[in-house]
Parts: sequence; structure tokens; C-alpha cells
Amino acid sequence: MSMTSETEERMTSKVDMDSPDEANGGDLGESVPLKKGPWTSAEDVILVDYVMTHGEGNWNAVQRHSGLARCGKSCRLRWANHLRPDLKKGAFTPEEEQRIVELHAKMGNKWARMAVELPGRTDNEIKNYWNTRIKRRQRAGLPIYPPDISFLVSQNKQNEELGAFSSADAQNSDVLGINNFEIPAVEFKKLELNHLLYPPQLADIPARSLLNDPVSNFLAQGHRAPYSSTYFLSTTYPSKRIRGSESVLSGSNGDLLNSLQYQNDGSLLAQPLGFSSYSHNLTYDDNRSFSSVVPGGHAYLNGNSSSEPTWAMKLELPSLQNQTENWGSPHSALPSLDSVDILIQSPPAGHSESGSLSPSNSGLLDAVLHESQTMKASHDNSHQGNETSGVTVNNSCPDLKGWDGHPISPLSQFSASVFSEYTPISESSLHEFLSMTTMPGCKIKQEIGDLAPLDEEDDTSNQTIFSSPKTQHANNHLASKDALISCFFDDCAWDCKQIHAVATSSGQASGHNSCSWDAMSAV
DNA sequence: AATGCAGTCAACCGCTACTAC
DNA sequence: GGTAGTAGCGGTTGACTGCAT
Repeated sequence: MSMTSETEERMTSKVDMDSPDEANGGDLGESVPLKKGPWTSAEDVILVDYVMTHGEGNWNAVQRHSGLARCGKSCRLRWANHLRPDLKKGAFTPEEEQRIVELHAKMGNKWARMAVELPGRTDNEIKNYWNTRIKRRQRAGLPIYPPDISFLVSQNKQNEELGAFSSADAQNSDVLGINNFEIPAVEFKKLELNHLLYPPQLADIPARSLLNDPVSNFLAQGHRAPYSSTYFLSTTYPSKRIRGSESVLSGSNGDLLNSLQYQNDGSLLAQPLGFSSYSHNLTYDDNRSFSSVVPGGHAYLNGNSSSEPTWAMKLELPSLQNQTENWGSPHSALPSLDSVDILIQSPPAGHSESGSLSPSNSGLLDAVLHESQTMKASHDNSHQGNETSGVTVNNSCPDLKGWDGHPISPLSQFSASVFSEYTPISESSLHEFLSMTTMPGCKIKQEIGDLAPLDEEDDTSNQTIFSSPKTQHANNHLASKDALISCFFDDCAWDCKQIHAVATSSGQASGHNSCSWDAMSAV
């Protein structure tokens, strides 16, 4: 947001001068009231000067030493989000946007950790971008994640579900909660990250930043020296403190810092970055495409916005550390979830006729069967003859558009529908549901190539490669649910096409057949 | 031109984790 | 082990901007 000096001053005049805020770490010994609201240019200069002299940290001392009438928290925030010289200014690039989506699919609302992966970007920036994006897409009735990401999210969920089956496996889980099953290797061929690191370029910085930004001028006037060489390597960002069990990623900071160098002019010199913090699941292949396993799974939030909620339930999306601590353990309770508001309707009365399901499948799976069968009946009545290559294409919601205008995945629709139509929802049940629908080792990967090829665009835009887990346990788990899968996949032809694209592009067929593609495609 | 609305952004707030004593 | 101080994170708020009516 650009702000002229006049505007700045005008705003400043409106800023309340609050009394020292004890809760915010204000200096109780000072009589100077702490100021709130937008920072002025003069304040910025004072703060920058202070950091040049004293370094970062001890933010509450800023007021004492510089006379700046700001609380420590405010100073830290101002520095971290606006004044530190390694910040990248300007709009997110498409690559960064793609990266954010991908990171969010993996991490949930862990903005600080996402910021570590996006050098020069702040958690606040990313958070604002994401929230804006969510709002925009929800309004448009688009899914939060693109289909390939959504698929990977659900794919990951099933791996976590598998991990919960075996305490032995859980004990062997690595620090990030990836169990020792053979995790499907997923390649985001589409996600070229050739420019993952963006050295700040003057061209990227708004003119205001160069001409009117007092800090830029300040730095330009000879205050850069302290930032030269390794000054920031030891003191500055990304230096986000990793909370609690997130410390398993502690290598991230160091590795990242080791990949960054500041030049004498204060600009950031980018070096090849190996992402060693996620080296076990994030890699570059020879084509510099991005390979990832998505360990975190998230609810489909795309929008069945027409469903009026009867009550709201706050769910948290799983984060890595939570998976480690909870998901892999057979003694664990429900997994912790990141904050996502999901509006869920109360279940229809008397919805418990599916007594054939196991107790663990009660509730949501009943709902799955019920809705799937209902939808199937509906399709049979109104959409007969929509079969292509043995796959029934769901056209029941022709107006809904998915990622980049693609029709919304029936899987996504279905998931959203499940979320919106039935409640209370059990996270474990959801995982089980997703596990069944996307279980690796499923015959999908072997026989899917028999389907008609997708159009060229799909082939190139959703190239995702899976390998199969060698998990007999999973296969046994799967085998008992063919019937459910066959019902479900009637409504998932679209996602089957995605799977098809995956299988076609990968050329890696699994030898583990535990559920019948025929059963799914023939319904 | 005036008004309303949505989008964007900076900043604040509440909370938690870490550290030192 | 308890407490206070500090740092950091994530959610929320409010001001500004741009566009549509």
C-alpha cells in the first residue's frame, strides 16, 4: 500500500497516544505514552538507526535508548515486516503464489514457516495474501487448492492414516511425521521454481520505496555498512523461532541462512538453495521441477457455499509436528488441526441405516455411502449416457468451476458436501474416507492407463507422479472397502481423470492390486 | 460528484514458548 | 518448580484505495 507523506502525517495525527501498555511489554518506567498506529518516516529512521547501532533484539529497550514512543512489539514488527533490508517488495510473483499454495497444502496456517521458504517475504505478507485469496476463491466458488494439490493433500492424509495402523511403524516415524511406509513420491512438475530466490531488484521495488522511502534513502546515505557481509547472517531473518516440536526444522534456518549472502550494498545475493530442511520430501530433479510429498492434509473448503450452516465448527488443519506427535501413534487422540473454519450442517435425522459398516466407519462413512448412493441415483436419472471411456462424468454441477476455471472436482464437491451436509464429523473418519478414495497401491495406477488420454493441457498442467507404497497392511485395509469405493468413484470421475493423468505421465504402475478399478469405472 | 463496497495492507492483540533468575 | 521478561506467531481489526453504481 502506497502512502504519501501527507497521508502518513494525516494518519499520524489521528493516532492515539496510549498509555504504556503493560500487556504489550511497554516500559512501565517511562512516562512517555506509547504510540499506536501507522509509523512515520521519522520513526522508521529512528528504529533503523537503533538497529544499526545495537542490532536486533531487546526490542523493549528501543524506547529507552532511542526515545521512540513505541512498544517493543511494535518495533519488532515494524522492523521485521518493513524495515529489514532483505525484504522483497512488490506483488507476489506467480511462482511465489504457486509456492504459497503448495506450502499451505503442506503446512497449513504456519505463516512463519512458509515465510522461511519464501525469502524476502514476511509471514504477514503471506498471511494477507492467503486470506485474500481464500476470500476471493470462496466467493467465486472455487476450490482452495488446485485439483492436483487437493489430490495430494488427500493422498497424504491416507499415508498418515496408514501410519496410525501400526505402532511399530509409528515408532519408526521420522521427525516430520512421515511414517516408514513408502511414501508416494510426488513431483510438482508444473511447479517450476527456477526463480525460487529472488534477489531484491530495484525493478521490483515500487518507485515510492526508492524515492520516498525514508529508510531506502537512509540506507542510501551511507548507513548500509553494518549490513554488509555476514552481518545479517548471524542476526537477521529468516530467524523465525521455531516453536516447540517445530524445532525439528531447526536446520531450515541455518541452511537457509547459509544459502544467503548479503552484498555490500545490502542486497540479497541468492545462492542455490537445496531446501535441506525438507530434503527428505522436497527435492529438485534434473529438470528443476519441484518434488514434494505433502505430509499435511487439509479439508476441502471449496465451496458449497450455498449450504447454509446450522452451526460452525472450528477445525485445525494438521501440521507436521502434530502428525509426528499424534497421528503416528495408535494411542493418539484426534489429530490437531490448523485453524480452518468449516461450516457444517447438522446431520439429517435418522441417518444411520448403514449398519453394515464397521463401527469405526460409523458416521461419516454412513454419510459417504448415503450421499454417494443418492447422487448415483440422481445421476442415473438425469445424466445417463455421460460415460466416456467407461467413466461416468459427473455433470451434475456444470456451473461450478474449479481451479483456473476447470470444473470443480467431484471429489472436492463431494468432500465439501460431506463437510457441509453431515455432522458431527470425525477427523479420523475423514482420514479413513480419504484413505479409501486415494489409497496408494490401488489398481487405479495400473489400469488407469487404459482410459482415454486426457487432453494435452491436462497432461501438462497436472503432472504428478506417484509411486506405490509396499504396504500389505494398506492393501488389506483397502480390500474390504471396494464396495464403498465403487460407489464413491461414480462421483469421482473427474478426479479419476486426474489420477489418470498421474498414471499416464508417470508410467509407474503399481503391482499392488487391492481394489478394482473396473468396479469403479464400470459403475 | 457522491456513495457504497470489496480488496489490500499495516498494525494491533492475545496467546504461547523460551529463557534467565 | 515458579515467576517475570522477552520474542515470536497467528488471528483480527481498521484505514486507505480503487472500482462500480
